[in-house]
Amino acid sequence: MVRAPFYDKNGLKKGAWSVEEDNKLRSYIQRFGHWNWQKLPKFAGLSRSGKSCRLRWLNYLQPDVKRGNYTEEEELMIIKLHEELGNKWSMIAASLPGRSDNDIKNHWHAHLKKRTKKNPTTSKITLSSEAYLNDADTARKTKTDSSVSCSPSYQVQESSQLPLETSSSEFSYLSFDNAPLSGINWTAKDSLATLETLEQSFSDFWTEPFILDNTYIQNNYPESLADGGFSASQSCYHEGVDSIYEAMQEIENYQKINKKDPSLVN
DNA sequence: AACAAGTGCAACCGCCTTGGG
DNA sequence: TCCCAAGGCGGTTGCACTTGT
Repeated sequence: MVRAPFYDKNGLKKGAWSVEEDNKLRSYIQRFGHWNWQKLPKFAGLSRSGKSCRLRWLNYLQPDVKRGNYTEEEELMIIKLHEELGNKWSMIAASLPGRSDNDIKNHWHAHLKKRTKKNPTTSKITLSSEAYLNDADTARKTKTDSSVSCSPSYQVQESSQLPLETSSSEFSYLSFDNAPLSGINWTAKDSLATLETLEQSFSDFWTEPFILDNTYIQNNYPESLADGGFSASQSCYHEGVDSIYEAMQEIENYQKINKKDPSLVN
């Protein structure tokens, strides 16, 4: 079904992803978010390009991603949106929670294109779904970063489909660029946070310690690193991505040491 | 049973956009 | 204003699987 794995001239792995690679990428993003796709593979211990990691995450590993089994309603929505927007798959995907643009694109070429040719009136059927967004711009904004799940629709999905292993962490699906908004309750009902809420959230972000879930420590990283590097280190967070990068390097160094001699760690 | 053609979909490629210096 | 890096998008490809002959 997929391309056989191979290494290109730069030593980057291409082709099908192994279960081990999936696990590495998933667990890394769930812990740290995707603060930089280019650097992420290195820190996650993957011999993949950043683009490849991003694609794999968005199309396959995201916790709320749905696969196959398109409902009639979904198909009608795709047809209708395609009629309006053309091949703007990302915009179409923004109106279909849990569906990736790639998946929709494939489904279109495999099934719906033929169907619309056979029955061009299909798309005239009125859609009952309230989820349908007329405003394409709004739809796009909704998906600004589908992996982050700040959009109301994604939030709803997650609440019912979160894997157990990840439910313990508020931080799990947040990338750093969205972390400041994590205090906002992005529900479908009140996606329009009030100014006060926003202000409060930003205020909290700058004043509250950066908290990671306990899986970090459980994985035998030294508490001192976990605490000093992230949990209790406001300064680290304040200094932005550079500090995060440095912290990541610290972790990486630690991982190397840990691999060589696990007994060094308590 | 064997082969060919068709299908589905994960993944890659290259271009475009955006933001920062 | 220009340049560059990174992210994002749409088109295309490769290949396992299914179906037809």
